[in-house]
Amino acid sequence: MLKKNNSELNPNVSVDCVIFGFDMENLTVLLIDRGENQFPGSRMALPGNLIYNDENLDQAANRVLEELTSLKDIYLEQLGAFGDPNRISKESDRVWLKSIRAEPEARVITIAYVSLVKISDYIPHASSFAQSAGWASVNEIHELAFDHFEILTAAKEQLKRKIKIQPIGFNLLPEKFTLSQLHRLYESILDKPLDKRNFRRKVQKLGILTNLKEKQRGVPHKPSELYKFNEERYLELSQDGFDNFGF
Amino acid sequence: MLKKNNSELNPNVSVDCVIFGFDMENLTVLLIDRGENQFPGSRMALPGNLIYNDENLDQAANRVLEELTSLKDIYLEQLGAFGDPNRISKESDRVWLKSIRAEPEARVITIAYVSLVKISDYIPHASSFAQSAGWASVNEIHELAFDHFEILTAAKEQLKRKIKIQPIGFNLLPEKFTLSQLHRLYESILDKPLDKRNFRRKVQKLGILTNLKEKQRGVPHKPSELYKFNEERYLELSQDGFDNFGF
DNA sequence: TTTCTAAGTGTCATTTTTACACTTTCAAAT
DNA sequence: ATTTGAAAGTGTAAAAATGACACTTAGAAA
Repeated sequence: MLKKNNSELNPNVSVDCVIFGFDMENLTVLLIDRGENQFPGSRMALPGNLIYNDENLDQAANRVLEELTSLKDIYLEQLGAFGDPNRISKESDRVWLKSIRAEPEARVITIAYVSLVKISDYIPHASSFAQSAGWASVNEIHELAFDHFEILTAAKEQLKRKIKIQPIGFNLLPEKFTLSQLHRLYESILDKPLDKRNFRRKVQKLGILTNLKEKQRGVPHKPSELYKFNEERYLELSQDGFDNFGF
Repeated sequence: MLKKNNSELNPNVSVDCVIFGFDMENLTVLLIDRGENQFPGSRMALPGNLIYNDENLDQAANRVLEELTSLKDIYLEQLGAFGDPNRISKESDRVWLKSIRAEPEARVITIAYVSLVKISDYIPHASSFAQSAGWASVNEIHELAFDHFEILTAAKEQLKRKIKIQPIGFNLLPEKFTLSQLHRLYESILDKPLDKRNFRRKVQKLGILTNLKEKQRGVPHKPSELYKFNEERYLELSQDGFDNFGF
């Protein structure tokens, strides 16, 4: 009977992280670059790696994310498991795995995690096998390593569903933000235009916003009022959810 | 470089199935009984087992479900991964694993699947290590093997969320059903009373029901009209979802 | 024929949704 | 100083959806 050393890497299970950001124009996602010797289209990958046997999945996701991008203390939520036996079928991926894995041919199931962060709060620095790490507009991504494009697509869909029942959009904005920025964020996540006045009415009714009585400065048009969100009400809605943010 | 035989069992990854049914009174779930020599509270378990390296996760869930309960060709949807390193901490579970697994101490991550079935369409027959298989009311379950109670709880919550945006409830009812049965089903899933008239109005507006112009027979009260659901409209709503079934 | 049981039905007041266009404020350019 | 460009901000009316609420009906059994 084999007694495993439990701080070994588990060759069969990995985690991958879909970290969304918002650059005030577009929804973005954090990718690592595996370097020049990859095929151009699949150089980029979600940050991810094998788990250790003595850590739980959430811990693994946080560890791996920090190791590859230096981002730490981020709330990650599980998206699901991806485990097609052919997920490692691209030749470029197989070559790459040989260079970093002890068992490059092993069947790997990956557990995907999703998070939303304020771009300005975290500056990604690549390390480990990531040659660089940075934000890419999700709409401009058409290919990724392994099955990461499929994972990203699932993450986008989950985000669309969630934003209608939880106030998660706020995690992507800086402390102080304008209603127009929030509006643009919702439009880019839901990928459709939303009526300005109706959007504002709905958001205001959630009671989640505090008007800072402070204006934007230096913009070449009527300056916007700045808002922050009301933490108490935010937590309340995060837990209870709401049924009525359906556009 | 170890080349794995890919039709081997993977010692680190399992699937577990949460199969919901409805007995016209309560929401039920399909459990297997691991037999008398287990501690009473945790004799019962969700049907689940290790995956093979050459099957994908969906296939594995279907195979395992059929092997343990004889149910086949069921649409299973992934719930998520459960992988606490301590999920095998109950002594009774460890003892049991020694009797059925080649590597009983291995770290196992399980991928949970959920399905909704018409109880009348499937008659579970236990096999493999399941000594029996049958339906139990979800409200009467307070303990299960491993982390299966936690998985069941997550499945119930997902079901509550989903039933508001997809017409899934119909999968649990027989071909012909009454509006009262549908009403009771929704109440038992959402776990709260719903106004009869408002419920009927909403369901009718979905346009998913076809009145069969046929009445219940032999009931000691006014017989109900029977309905089936309109497959075309059902598929439409399954894909598109709806925002407005919020009670 | 009476009794029991669940089925089935409508309205009104309130809230929510949708569609839609003009005025305001600032910076920059002239 | 005035004009221009650009996004911010604001209200209303019609239509639809929601929530609360109580009595009549059809059949089986006694």
